[in-house]
Amino acid sequence: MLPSSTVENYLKALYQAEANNLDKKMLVPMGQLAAAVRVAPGTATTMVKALADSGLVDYEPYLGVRLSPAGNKLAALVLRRHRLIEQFLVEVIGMSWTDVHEDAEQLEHVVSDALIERMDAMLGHPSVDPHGDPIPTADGDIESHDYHSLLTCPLGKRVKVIRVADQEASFLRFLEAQKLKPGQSIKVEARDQVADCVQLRNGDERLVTIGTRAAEKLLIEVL
Amino acid sequence: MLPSSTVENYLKALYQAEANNLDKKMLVPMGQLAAAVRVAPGTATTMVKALADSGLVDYEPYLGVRLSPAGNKLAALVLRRHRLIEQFLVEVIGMSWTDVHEDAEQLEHVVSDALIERMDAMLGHPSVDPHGDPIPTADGDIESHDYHSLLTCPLGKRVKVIRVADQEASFLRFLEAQKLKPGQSIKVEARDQVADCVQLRNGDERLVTIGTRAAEKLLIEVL
DNA sequence: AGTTTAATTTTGACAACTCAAAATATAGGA
DNA sequence: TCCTATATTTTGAGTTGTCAAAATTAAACT
Repeated sequence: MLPSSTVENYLKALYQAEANNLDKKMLVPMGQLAAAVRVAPGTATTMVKALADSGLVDYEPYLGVRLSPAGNKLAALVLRRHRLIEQFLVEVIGMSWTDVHEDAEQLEHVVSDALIERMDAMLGHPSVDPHGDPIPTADGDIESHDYHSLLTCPLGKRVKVIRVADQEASFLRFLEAQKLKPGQSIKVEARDQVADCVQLRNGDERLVTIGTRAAEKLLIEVL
Repeated sequence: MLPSSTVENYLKALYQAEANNLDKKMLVPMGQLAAAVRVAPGTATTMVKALADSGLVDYEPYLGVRLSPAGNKLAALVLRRHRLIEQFLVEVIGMSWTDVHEDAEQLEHVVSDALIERMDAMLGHPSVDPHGDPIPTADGDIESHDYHSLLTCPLGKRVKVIRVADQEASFLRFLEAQKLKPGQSIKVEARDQVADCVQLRNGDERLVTIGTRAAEKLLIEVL
């Protein structure tokens, strides 16, 4: 019984929710999962019980869910397909990195192993996708660095944008226009807690101000 | 309401069944449709009634079904996606033309218009796929030649394989091994009604014998 | 501790597809 | 024409995934 697209989406959402919770081994609350897969709360409960019966998740009623080792591996493979496809759509097909997510979202559930490995080879076994998200191996292993975000990095130092933790096209287009996309070398000039924003010099040394919610999504490496 | 994969598959099966029936405007019997989509007869009846309600087919109880103009266009677009994908998998990804069908079968239901048009452009707007099947335009128009098959073409004349009307991998691999794939220049030496087979010189001038069922699937052009 | 609030689970229902098997219609042969 | 074989349709039921709204539980706040 290979997992349906639906199951794959639940597992993927769980994987990503767990990745955000710095505290590993933490349970993901039902409501959060339901929101992530865009489904009514009761629907998520029903599905999670089925996933638990299949051994893909550990479910603690009223507390939340967590991927089992089996579920974790499956989720990593879905993510592998998703990210390789994104990289492929950008590098081979020539689509914009800002638009590639939706297509990958569909394709990830139907590409065969043969096809995905062929893409991987064509791309030279890339380690990250166009947003800087790491690509799991075919065994489901993933290399996870701990990056600073624009909220936690040192002020005044040159840093490089490594990864964008958001897939929304309009946000990505904003980053592109403001010269803040992955690879760009930038600098944080100031943070203002009260004004809830961050001031920085973009890749063109131009001054740009963005809110903290947005700044949090830009992961960087100090140069 | 964009059509589900299921609906697309029914329409595609109908399209191909109608294409085989030389007599245009002929009804496709339920049993044939059910077999094509690999479903119990009753299931096809139910589905066809729904398709008729959506105006995609004309349904005559006990007699059969036929695509409506709307259904025909939709089916042609599914076929367009399928065939462009096959061509892409062979030309860009480097997969074998013998293996490409299964992947295309899945991908055809999920690729976006933007992606398919990008592929089309990359491929230089091809008119046929790797099996020689014609690729409908984005408007759903299709160019249909009337080819001879190895059963109807003149004996002893040089002919070129143009198209293979079968997608089964093992058959395609056989053609490849016997130098009978599209593009190959061959010659029919003799036909034997009683023995139910056809003798021919393949692309290497070697003598090859195939059954009439197989010969019928090889469409050719007299040189 | 007692009570309001928020999250979660249950319940009953529905939509899309599917099947097996019973009922029915059509077509072909005596 | 009648009867039988074959194809088609109906019927009753199951699966997967979904929702809205009621019932319940846990959390939070006096």
